[in-house]
Amino acid sequence: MNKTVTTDMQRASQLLKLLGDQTRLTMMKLLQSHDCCVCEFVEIFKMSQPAISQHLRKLRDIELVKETRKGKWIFYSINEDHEDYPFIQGILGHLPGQEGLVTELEAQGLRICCE
Amino acid sequence: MNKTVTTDMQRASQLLKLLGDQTRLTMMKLLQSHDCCVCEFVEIFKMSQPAISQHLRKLRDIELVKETRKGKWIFYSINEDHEDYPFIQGILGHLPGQEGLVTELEAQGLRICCE
DNA sequence: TGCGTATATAGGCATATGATTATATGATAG
DNA sequence: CTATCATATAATCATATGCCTATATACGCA
Repeated sequence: MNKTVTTDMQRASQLLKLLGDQTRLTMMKLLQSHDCCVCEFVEIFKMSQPAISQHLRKLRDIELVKETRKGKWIFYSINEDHEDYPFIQGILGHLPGQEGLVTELEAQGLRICCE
Repeated sequence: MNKTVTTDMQRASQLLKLLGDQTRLTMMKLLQSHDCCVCEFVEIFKMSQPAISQHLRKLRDIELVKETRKGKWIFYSINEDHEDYPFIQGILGHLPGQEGLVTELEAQGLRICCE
């Protein structure tokens, strides 16, 4: 009963802690509109590739995101099947869109396009 | 425009970081149903009084909670006027009620009643 | 096969966090 | 005014976090 609404406090606080980092939060919001690969994040956040990888790992460890290889790149996307996705979605819904970051990338010709 | 929905990313991630701690998250959820004083939190969380004070301070610093003195005690309550309260409320709404913690306190006769 | 590119992991370091104990503050009751 | 009780702050410490550089892995392609 009440399956849709309840998350236990420990899980919830762990999720919030992960989202409580500007880089990861922005990643999640961004992933809601486009899948991205690691090197795109590196450009967007002006951060070393290992730093990006480590943020993604944390998101992946609790299965908030999943990865898909496309050619040379690994694309990350939101795992909409996550048990707590409605919770996450509620949070992300209050945030301003981050599409501008991708637009900027495109302007610099750095957007990765496969196939 | 879009005043209701948008919180900037930095503020949002700071809020989420604060809520990304089980003690503080539980405090906030609890405060939605009852105001509490510091000594009640000490009992509920089985934690030292300074530890509780410091958590409350963090919540107070960004004005998520406010304090009111009642006799010897200082009661904390949610600041529903906070600009981001709708955001917070959305989050807390997904969490299981924590009234049980207060019920337990009452059972032990430790609930503070003023006036 | 072997090279280059994309990503992941390891190790190290500076800073942040959350707890504790000791002490200070501040209101109330006598 | 003083003693007491509730709460806040300070100092300290162990652990967690987030970044970097160096290195490993893994796939794609000549």
